[in-house]
Amino acid sequence: MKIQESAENYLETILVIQNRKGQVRSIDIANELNFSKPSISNAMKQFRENGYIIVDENGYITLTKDGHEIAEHVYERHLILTRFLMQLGVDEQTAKEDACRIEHVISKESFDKIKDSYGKSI
Amino acid sequence: MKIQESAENYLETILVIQNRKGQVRSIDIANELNFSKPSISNAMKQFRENGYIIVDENGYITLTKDGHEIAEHVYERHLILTRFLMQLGVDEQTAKEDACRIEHVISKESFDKIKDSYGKSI
DNA sequence: TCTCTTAGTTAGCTGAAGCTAACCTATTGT
DNA sequence: ACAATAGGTTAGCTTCAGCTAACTAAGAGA
Repeated sequence: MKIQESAENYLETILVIQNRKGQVRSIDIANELNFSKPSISNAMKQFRENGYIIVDENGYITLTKDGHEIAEHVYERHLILTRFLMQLGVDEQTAKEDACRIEHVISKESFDKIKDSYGKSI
Repeated sequence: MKIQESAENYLETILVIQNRKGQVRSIDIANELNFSKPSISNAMKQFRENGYIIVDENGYITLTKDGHEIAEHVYERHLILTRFLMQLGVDEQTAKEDACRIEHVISKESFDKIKDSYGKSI
């Protein structure tokens, strides 16, 4: 399975909800992202089949090692890009939204340079 | 017509080719972007119908005022984002590629702040 | 108990953005 | 003159990522 941009977002969202409330179901993801239940259901089916998540008999979702790796990777980018934009004076909400879109399209090289520059200018 | 991300890219490319060789046909855009002729043909049809370009009897393409406005807007973002990334130490090729993807998803606010920060740190 | 609500799934649709195959037309070269 | 090439178009396919409608199953409350 090639991880698409949308899939990265789903995995990241699972991680975020997990951290926030300790447990994650499909419906939580749907609410978080304002997507329909079937959209999430389809995505979770893919994730299950490709070993990115495990779903227990009550519908609670856990990231596997592979899933967690991707989720953390995306989440780190999200955080750093958000902070970076805020440091330039962008308001938090906009920074978060932009970070969420940029995190999927930026190269490792550019991200690393941004990360470096952020560290240096604190 | 709502301008999609891909349409922004096409308009920008028309502007770039125009500046570089003084004239633009569909085939030039196809070669520049490595897309098929029909993909460009379809896009140009849309642009014609929506008043973003004019095509003469020989197939030469000119941006209308509306088309030019969008193209310049995107191109400016492209340039500034490229320079910005290069200033952080990203190599030119990667900077250009990333800029091309980021230019379509970044908000005006974030872009303006990046533009400001670039000016200040020269 | 019986009904309502909640969560999830399945089937099938839509629109965006690319593609190939096949075609037309005009120009060019032998 | 005629074949080849170049540029453009049309038709129809594919994948991605969302959607609605309609269903099932489980649990909660009157």
